[in-house]
Amino acid sequence: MPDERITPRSDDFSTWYNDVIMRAELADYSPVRGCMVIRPRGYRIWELMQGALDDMFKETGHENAYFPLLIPESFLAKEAEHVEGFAPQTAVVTHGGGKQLEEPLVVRPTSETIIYAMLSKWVQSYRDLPVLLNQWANIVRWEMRTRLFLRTTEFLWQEGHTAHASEEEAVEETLLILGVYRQFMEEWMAMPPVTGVKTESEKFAGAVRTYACEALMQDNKALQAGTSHFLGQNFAKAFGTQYQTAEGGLDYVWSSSWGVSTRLIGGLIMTHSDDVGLVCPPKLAPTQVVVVPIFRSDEQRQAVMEVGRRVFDSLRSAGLRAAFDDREAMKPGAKYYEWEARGVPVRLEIGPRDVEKGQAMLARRTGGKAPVSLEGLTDHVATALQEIQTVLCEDARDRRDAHSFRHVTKDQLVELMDGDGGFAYGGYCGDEACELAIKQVTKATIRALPDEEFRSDPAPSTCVWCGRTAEVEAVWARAY
RNA sequence: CGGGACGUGGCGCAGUCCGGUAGCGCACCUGAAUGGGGUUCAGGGGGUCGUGGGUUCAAAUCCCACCGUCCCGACCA
Repeated sequence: MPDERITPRSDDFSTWYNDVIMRAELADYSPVRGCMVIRPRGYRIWELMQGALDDMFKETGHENAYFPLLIPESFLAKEAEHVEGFAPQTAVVTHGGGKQLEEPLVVRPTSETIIYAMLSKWVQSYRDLPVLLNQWANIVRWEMRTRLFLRTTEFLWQEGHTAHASEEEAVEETLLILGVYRQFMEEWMAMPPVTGVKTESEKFAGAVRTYACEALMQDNKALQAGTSHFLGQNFAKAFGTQYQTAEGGLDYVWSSSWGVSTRLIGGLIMTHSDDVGLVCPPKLAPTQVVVVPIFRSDEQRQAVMEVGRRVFDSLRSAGLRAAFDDREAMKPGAKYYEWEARGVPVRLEIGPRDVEKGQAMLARRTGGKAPVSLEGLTDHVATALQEIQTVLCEDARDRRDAHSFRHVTKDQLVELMDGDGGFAYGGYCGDEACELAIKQVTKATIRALPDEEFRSDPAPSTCVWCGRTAEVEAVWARAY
């Protein structure tokens, strides 16, 4: 009886992770290796994420557009770092209409190239700027090893692409979106991330600087959950995206690009779920509350079903995503397990005794069960949902903080990464040799942002690895 | 591409060492009873034992080759 939450055993985290997905019926592997089928329950979570993010993007002035899936191979090659980074992992179309194509087409691994080819045409004057675009799309990256939601050959994402008249404005945009992502992860996903700047070797191929949100999963590994790139004028120069300034001169646009993907669903699972199955934050739960009627005799059946149906209707009218489990061939206990595996935050049990007393039993996915009055029931449910959302976020934040270590020494860093893992904070000289050495043990490095809540105080003065004077503070972690 | 494990009804597995009629659990179908945390009983359907070759009277089992999957690395969101 899961009155208390069970923390996944860390000895077999990937098996547990796959099991949660399968039991909650979120996704499955397709016959094509590395490709994922997102099932309706999983896709609904994505739709809810899309809805929330889209609202946030629109509030900040962005508009949706769509660019083609197929990109001429030569486009990719126009930006040197970009092609170096992405060419090895593209799928290429060589034939069309039964004939070999004159120029192969790559299936987009990201859309910067095709978008800048178009912006060159659309942007003439500083009056055309800024351009603030977002695209919801699927992309393909030929990865060596895949895992459901975390890394699949094809995946769904949103990619924002903006062009500005000044460097400051483009940087401001990059940071604005990083903040939007952070807010979304905290408020909707109940997954508080750490934000920072990626190192040279980990930044986006073609960017000047990559900012990232890293969240700590229940196995104490970090997951890169969202990235926002300051692209400088790299793509503008590669594609000749120029505009006439107010002063009459000619300049290249400054740009940013940013994205989050269906990987977020993987993060959601690894942040909250337990051995019973999925735990879904109420704001992103496809079903927020399920009503389970319980009865023995036929008279009981009628009364209970009637009340259950009425409760269900009132929940729906109140705008909650509710379900009424009136399957008669299934015993209540079996239903509980099923809805728990699916991550439904609140369950209302209604039996003859409850009908008599004018109440229902309200069980929380996070543990605990208590009677609530049918009077004002939707308010009770709404309150419970809010509390669950809050508790999940606080738990996740507490876990992150409990596994965050400041002012680590070299030995502590190595020990931490060999052992339980977590976020390690310390000084960093920025030297390439140090970065390479640290990457051997940590796999994820970001320079903490100045406003980072875990920032050491005072700032570290020496590099954790080499002991020389430190330039910045960094966060290290084992990562996915 | 390196290191490890595995391949047997839809799913999960036993059987392989020591060759002898293809098994179990879950799921599914039929019927009845049951119903406040995974119901019970009775009956039933469903398998080229990854593929090919070899040894043998006889191969899921032994030998060889190949294919595929998963996990750990290298690649990456």
